[in-house]
Amino acid sequence: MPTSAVRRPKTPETSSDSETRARGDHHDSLRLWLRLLSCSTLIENHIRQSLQREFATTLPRFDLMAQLERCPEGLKMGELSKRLMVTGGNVTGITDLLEKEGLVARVVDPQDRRAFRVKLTPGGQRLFKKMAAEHERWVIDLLEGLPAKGKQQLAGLLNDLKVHVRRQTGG
Amino acid sequence: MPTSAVRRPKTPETSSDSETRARGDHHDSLRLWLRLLSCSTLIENHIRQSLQREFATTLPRFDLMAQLERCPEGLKMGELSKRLMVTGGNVTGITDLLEKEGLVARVVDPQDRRAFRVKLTPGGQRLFKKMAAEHERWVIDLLEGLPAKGKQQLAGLLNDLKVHVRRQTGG
DNA sequence: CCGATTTACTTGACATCTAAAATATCCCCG
DNA sequence: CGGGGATATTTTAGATGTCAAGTAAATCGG
Repeated sequence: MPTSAVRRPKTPETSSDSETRARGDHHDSLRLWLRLLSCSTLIENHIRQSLQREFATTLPRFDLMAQLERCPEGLKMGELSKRLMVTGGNVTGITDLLEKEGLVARVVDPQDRRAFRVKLTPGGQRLFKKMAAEHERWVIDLLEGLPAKGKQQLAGLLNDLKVHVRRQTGG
Repeated sequence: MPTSAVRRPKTPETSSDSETRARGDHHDSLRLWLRLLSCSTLIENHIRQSLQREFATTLPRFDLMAQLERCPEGLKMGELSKRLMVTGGNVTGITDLLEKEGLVARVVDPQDRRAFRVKLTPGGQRLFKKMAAEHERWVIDLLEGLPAKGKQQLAGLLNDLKVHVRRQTGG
């Protein structure tokens, strides 16, 4: 970092009175959000179709199982709701279906009779392992060909964004 | 660009046989997707709640109207489906509701009696203008405080990603 | 001109999702 | 102990989403 010299940017900020800078920044924010949403929707649709085609299942079911796989001791409904960023009622419905299919089980929590601990059944674990491997491949293949540096940069910036938005919305 | 000297990176790539590099890149891809989805969901939920609170409406309705506002001559159902990246049946349902509320109108296409041209009604235009201004403010406020340079960089990288994914999935 | 195919949209069955109200249990404080 | 608020989950109503099948009009090939 320079210790004494006056900063003389080599590329002067073109016409940067505070108003145009603000307007530009505002425009950037909106564009950023729209692009983020586009990318997310495109990838999500691709993965959803793959899950449907290969495993006759859906993204929310997969996501719920993915959370459980990382917590062999099980997760409470509310914890799932927070992690999946969906409402509790929604978690109830998906859990019901997965339970009917024998992939997860509700285990009563002896400490708190209001709560359950939702766990993957052995069958659920087996199935999830297969799906997760395929899922990873779909994502890798989809992003194949993008420069590795760009991906790392993007992941870093998205992390900043996530932290910022969580703070901003009280997460 | 160096013309003769052997490149001696100051920060050597740590343990970069092709296998670990590939694994790292794969890990990057998955992480990238998960972060992208997180950010998208966080922001989407925030905007959805704001729309509900301030205008008693929903994101899909807003999105559909936003597409129409940019096309005063109207859009066909199929065109809306493509732009919103949802199925045709879905567009039918949302259009039905907006039509019932008097915000959009189906106009028969004289060239093609199978097709409609969906347009904003004057009332729809008026309402949308108000909602769009608020919507923009929500996004701006949400991203306020992030470095402008980061936003621009992020928007650029997301554009690359969008183009790449569209190509990859045949868009 | 006519049958086959394609295109534009709707419908129906069902899965996701939200917001809000209802239930049931926990926990604290008097 | 016993009420009252907080917490964990479900339920309900309604909107959004997919997929697959259905309808109707356009288009193509003979």
